[in-house]
Amino acid sequence: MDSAAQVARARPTLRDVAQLAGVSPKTVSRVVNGEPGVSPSKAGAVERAIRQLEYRPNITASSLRRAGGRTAAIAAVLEDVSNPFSSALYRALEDVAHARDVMVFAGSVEEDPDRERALVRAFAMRQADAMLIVPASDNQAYLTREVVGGTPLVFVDRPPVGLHADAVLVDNETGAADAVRHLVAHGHRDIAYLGDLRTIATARRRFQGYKEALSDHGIRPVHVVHDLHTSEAAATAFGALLDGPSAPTACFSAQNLITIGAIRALRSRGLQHRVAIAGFDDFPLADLLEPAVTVVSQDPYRMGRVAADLLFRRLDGEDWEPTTHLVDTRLIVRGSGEIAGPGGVRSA
Amino acid sequence: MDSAAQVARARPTLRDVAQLAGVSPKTVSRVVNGEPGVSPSKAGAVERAIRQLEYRPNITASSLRRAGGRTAAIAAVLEDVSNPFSSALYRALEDVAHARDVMVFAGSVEEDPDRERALVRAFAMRQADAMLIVPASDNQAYLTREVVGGTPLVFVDRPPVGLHADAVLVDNETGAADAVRHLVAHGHRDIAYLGDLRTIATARRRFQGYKEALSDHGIRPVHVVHDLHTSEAAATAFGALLDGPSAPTACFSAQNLITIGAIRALRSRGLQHRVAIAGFDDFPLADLLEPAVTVVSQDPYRMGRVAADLLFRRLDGEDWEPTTHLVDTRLIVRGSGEIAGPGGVRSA
DNA sequence: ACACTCCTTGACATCGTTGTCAAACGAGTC
DNA sequence: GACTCGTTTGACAACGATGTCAAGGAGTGT
Repeated sequence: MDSAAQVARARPTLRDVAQLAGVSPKTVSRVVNGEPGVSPSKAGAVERAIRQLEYRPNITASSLRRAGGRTAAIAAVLEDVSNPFSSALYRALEDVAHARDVMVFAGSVEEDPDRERALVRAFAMRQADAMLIVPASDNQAYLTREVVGGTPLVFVDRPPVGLHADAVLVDNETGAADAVRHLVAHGHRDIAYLGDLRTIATARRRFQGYKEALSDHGIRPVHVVHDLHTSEAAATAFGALLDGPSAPTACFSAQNLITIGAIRALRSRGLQHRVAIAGFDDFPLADLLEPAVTVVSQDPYRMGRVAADLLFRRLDGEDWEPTTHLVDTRLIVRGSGEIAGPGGVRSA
Repeated sequence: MDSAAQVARARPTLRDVAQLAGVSPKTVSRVVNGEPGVSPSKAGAVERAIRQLEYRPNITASSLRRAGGRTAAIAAVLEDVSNPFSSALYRALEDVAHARDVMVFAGSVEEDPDRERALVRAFAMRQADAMLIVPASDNQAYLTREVVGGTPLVFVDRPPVGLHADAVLVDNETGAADAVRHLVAHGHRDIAYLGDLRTIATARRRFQGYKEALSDHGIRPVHVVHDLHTSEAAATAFGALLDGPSAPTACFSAQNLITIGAIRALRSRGLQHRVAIAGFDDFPLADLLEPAVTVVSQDPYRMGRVAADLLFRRLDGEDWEPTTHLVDTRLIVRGSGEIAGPGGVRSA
């Protein structure tokens, strides 16, 4: 094989570089990996050959032989990559990984525990260096195998069950209680609860926060709907409450898609300025709606950053007892949560 | 190494399975890959050993040795993985890939041509089987190398320049012209144009469509602003037009983030029911705004599906002259584009 | 000149798996 | 029994790159 043919080779290998530079493959490897112990003249010849051939290292081959077997790729097991929370997590992970020349894979679980397991397996078969997991399953003891194998894991949004692992969570109870207390402070006593699937840990905690805030004011929950998972379901369920014999004067919606559905139900009845609503989690354009929507907001980008930092610290060899990091929520007052209720406004 | 120690081994290899089953590694490989020519008794022993050891094939090792070197991973070079258009593309790619046990990597380019090239290189070093590219660069001739190397490519949203490759595009000119004609039909003559970076091919085409629609009615463009890339920039620029000596009665906004900025400018001046607006591309909750926003909508999920199908057909060995697929836009009438202009409503 | 030390270099095995090809075995036929 | 054919099996090299370790050369000191 002559020099012209080497130039034309679609995927030049490290051996091709070695041949062109007149050195051994190991010397090329030393240059590529920045190892000391290569003479300047040989290093120069290698670098010229790399440029001429446009050699690109093959990371899959390198990872197989290299100590530690790193693939420079990490994985995210997300709820649905196209929803804003998931895509913000993805972007945060990507930004931290990019600074370390690490790429990110992701897959969408759609609340299916079997899909979660299959994704973890698929990523492990591709030797992902670490994984961020938004779990759908109710027990993650099956992941012990990854932990034992040395793959760092971090759970986001929902805590791990049956496994000792790092987690980045939002204080769902406090956030929910804050929203409900805000509605109470604006005179509401009959505050409906619209919640997500009870199988989801975060939904259960938000319901807990709702109940606690009501209880603090001696209020009993009357209108409670669980297991809503889409905007459409929420619109239908809330519509039924609004059309019923004793409609609530306010609503705490425990998830942003559900908030959107509840708003549609209010608007379709012309009640958007009459019934107060506060939602858990923000969503794009909430401030442009009429009335603008009061929410308790979480910050998925920041959660993703915290999670990525944990993964990379573990990949860097740091070792510590698995810990849970709580990221604060923030009440954003915009209008929908301040519509006065029959009890009048009182100090929060 | 005895059987108990094998069970405890974090990453059992195909050799471990072979040893436990009492066969050669090649026989295990035959069973794992569904190759014929293994006796039922040996296949059974292999399957039992696989279950006992929880053996998972190592795809990086397999891809290195296997004919064709497939990694069962494809890559998406997107504008910003956290924006809805990009994340819908990703999700579409993922859904098609999932059916074929192929995983997806992505990276965000943020309109930076250098970042685009770096991402392509990073994916190639990881042996991505194929790539979907939303290009930021103004010339993609550098990708000839991937094409020659046999990696299928498909361009989405913006056509390839300097390279012959498949593309999935929206008919930006027709879509823009439709929106503008709609505004004209509602009596508007002074229709502002708010557009994205002129370096972006789709922005240029939408401007072309805007001009053509005006020209069809003998209207000259008066208020034209290019190179807006954020909501904030759009709000500022449109605000200046609205506050100026001769404000436009309507606006064609050529990108959804820009539409959102324009709406903020209108609302902050109480003009949202006075000045008509039609935007290019839909966004979540456009129908819940006041007035609800008239848009020309594209369908990124469908674009992603079409692109994924093309990639997988090429990966399956099909060969055809690179083609461009146009996905239609759709005018969605909601209110903001129907505010009457000084010329009265006339038939479209 | 000889011995010792340090630096550079390259031979060769390795990583986990698959492709190639030959050997062994069993069944059927003459 | 000898021969042929088909099936099963496994030895071994290969993939692209890195880890290990020994050899060779240059420089220094006695």
